[in-house]
Amino acid sequence: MPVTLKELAARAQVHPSTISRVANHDPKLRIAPPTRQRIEALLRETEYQPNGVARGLKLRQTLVLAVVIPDITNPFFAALFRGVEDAASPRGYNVLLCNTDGSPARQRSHLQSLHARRVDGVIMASSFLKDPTVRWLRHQGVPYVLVNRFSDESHDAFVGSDDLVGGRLATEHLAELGHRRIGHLAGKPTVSTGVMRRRGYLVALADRGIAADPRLVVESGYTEEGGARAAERLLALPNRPTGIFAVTDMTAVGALGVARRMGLRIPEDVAIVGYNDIPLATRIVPALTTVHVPIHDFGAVAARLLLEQIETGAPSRRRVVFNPELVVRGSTVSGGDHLATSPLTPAFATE
Amino acid sequence: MPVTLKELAARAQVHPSTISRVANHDPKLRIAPPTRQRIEALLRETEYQPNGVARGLKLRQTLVLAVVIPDITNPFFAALFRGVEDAASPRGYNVLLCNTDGSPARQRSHLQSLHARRVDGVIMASSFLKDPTVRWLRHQGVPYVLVNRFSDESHDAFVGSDDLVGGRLATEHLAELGHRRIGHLAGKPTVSTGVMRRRGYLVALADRGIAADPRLVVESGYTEEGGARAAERLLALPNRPTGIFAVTDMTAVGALGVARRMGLRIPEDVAIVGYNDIPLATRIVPALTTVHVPIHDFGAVAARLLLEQIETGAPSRRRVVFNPELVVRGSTVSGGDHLATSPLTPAFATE
DNA sequence: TTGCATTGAACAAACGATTGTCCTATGTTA
DNA sequence: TAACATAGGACAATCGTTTGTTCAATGCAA
Repeated sequence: MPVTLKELAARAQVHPSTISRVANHDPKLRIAPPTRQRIEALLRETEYQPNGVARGLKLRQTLVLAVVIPDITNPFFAALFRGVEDAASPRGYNVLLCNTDGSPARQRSHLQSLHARRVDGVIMASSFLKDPTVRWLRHQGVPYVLVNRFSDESHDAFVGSDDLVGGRLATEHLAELGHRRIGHLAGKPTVSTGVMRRRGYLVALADRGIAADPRLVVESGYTEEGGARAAERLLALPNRPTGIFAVTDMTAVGALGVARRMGLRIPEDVAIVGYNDIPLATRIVPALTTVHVPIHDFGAVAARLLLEQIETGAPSRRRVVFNPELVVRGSTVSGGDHLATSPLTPAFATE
Repeated sequence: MPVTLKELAARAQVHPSTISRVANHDPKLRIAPPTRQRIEALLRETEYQPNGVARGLKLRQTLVLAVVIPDITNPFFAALFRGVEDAASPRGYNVLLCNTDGSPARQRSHLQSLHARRVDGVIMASSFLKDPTVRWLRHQGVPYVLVNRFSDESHDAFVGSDDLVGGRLATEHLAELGHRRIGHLAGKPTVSTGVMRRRGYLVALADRGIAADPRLVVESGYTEEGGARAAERLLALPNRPTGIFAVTDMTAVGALGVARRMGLRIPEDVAIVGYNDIPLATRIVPALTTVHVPIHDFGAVAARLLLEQIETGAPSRRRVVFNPELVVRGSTVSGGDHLATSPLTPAFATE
């Protein structure tokens, strides 16, 4: 239905290639001024836009990126996606969004589909430590960047935060507040954020001379429901923890709800720390003490790394690691909610 | 880099068209069993996947849809998107996501880009009452469905809720609670949800014999910040309202924050009703009384309407309108938070 | 007037796949 | 044995662009 080069060529009485060259402002095109006028007028009149599919076939680039995440409904990934689009859109790229719900099978099928469509690159925020699909991407030569979670292949471009440091910050904060029994709603052992934050938690305990109690670490996954279930187990313990470090804000929110339903006061009876500092963290009551990371920048920087790879044509192994920062709010310090909207010092990146 | 038909043809000593037919399970293909075996083995061995771009060019379908929204960071649109993807993905479609931030210019440029890429259809959740880009889509023959907001063209497929009824439900609820001064944080006059919900608000007031006070209606837009600013004006009034109907949950959340900062108790000093029932509504304190609409279904149904258009090749004018339902929670009824997680009766659809 | 550079555009070959048509061996029937 | 149907694939056009190459006409210098 839309106008094609051939049709325009017929109307302008020239060859399609000539129209193409005019439309693309070919610098080394020699053309008679009247002819150029005629063609340019026609282009404007018809609002000609080259068929992106044909163009993609010929040029071998689709100007489409893809973002693969567990679930856009999670505010963390929504912010991440905005970062990607904000960086990619001005450069002429459109962005596909794929939700995996954490299922490796869905991830794999999405990636195959994306590759078949010849997307120019993939930003993956749902990778596992051992992840065949990451290897597959690499093997297929698809440009990609991992975000937030890294993978065992130390071969890939990555942007995220130092989760070990973040886990330590969160746990040390609780320790400094005097907590001795500190629980951890842990991520999965198959995911880098899970193992690193847990490791940070253990390191912090060791540093403070607090004996690690295995019963205080409960795997929660990354959803609110998971957080709620895990928190129930933790808080039902005979000698329950007085402080909890949750692997993400969403799990912290789940835990907070459970604590409230159990009639526990926060932070007096149980203090809770999250991770990521999603917008929701300051909207709940009490506001959530959490480890701040620049989510939007995760996406934006990932997009830039990806475009860099695409433009140079060479896979990159650059790692951009942001320093996480603790943000203290009412879920650990009573009356701390006045800090909820305090300005944050910007996190800074280390190459 | 990936294998092509031509390469496979060379390896199998047959013509590319033969491979294509085998790969596509052409039913009226006559082929010698040994040849078929050979080709099928090759296909499996190489994990051949046809180049989607070339396929798209030839077949004139890209198997890509696009969703155009103001901002994915808003939980309403995140849930909507999930609905779309959940319906489209099993049918082999991938989905592009475009954020407009409510800017007509960005909307226009996104749509042009999408059309140039020959997406198979567009789901638009950011349309205005008078919207040239909707007309343009129509004129270009691009299959599309409007979601949540309708447009003046009564020519287009639409799925959403009955905003007039919803606005009435919200306002009547406040009136029944005894409120006489009921404020409205209004949407924009350029957006259908804005005018319809405001109209519902006015109808409800009239029904109850409450005189409408123009000063009690303040335009807030649809963001949390807008809601906060508008609520500040409303609550600073000499004779401030005791009840507020906010055009969306996000603006209600903004208003709630402001009220709290002003030291007002909710719902005792001011009761607040939102619209949409986003997940956030039950996570804040007090939980938000709101008008429930099936957000995920909005997306899923829109996707189905769109695919229907694509498959039949004919534009549709079907309108699916869900009945909104009031959900009472703590922001209007003290102690109402126990209702926060109460099961909802399912909304039902009317053609 | 011949020879040679330029100009201004047309030609044509891709990019990969799909699909209607055509061709050549067989095998079958009369 | 001649005529013919059928099986098994090859051919070729097409989708809409891009881009290297070719080519005729014009201009200028010798």
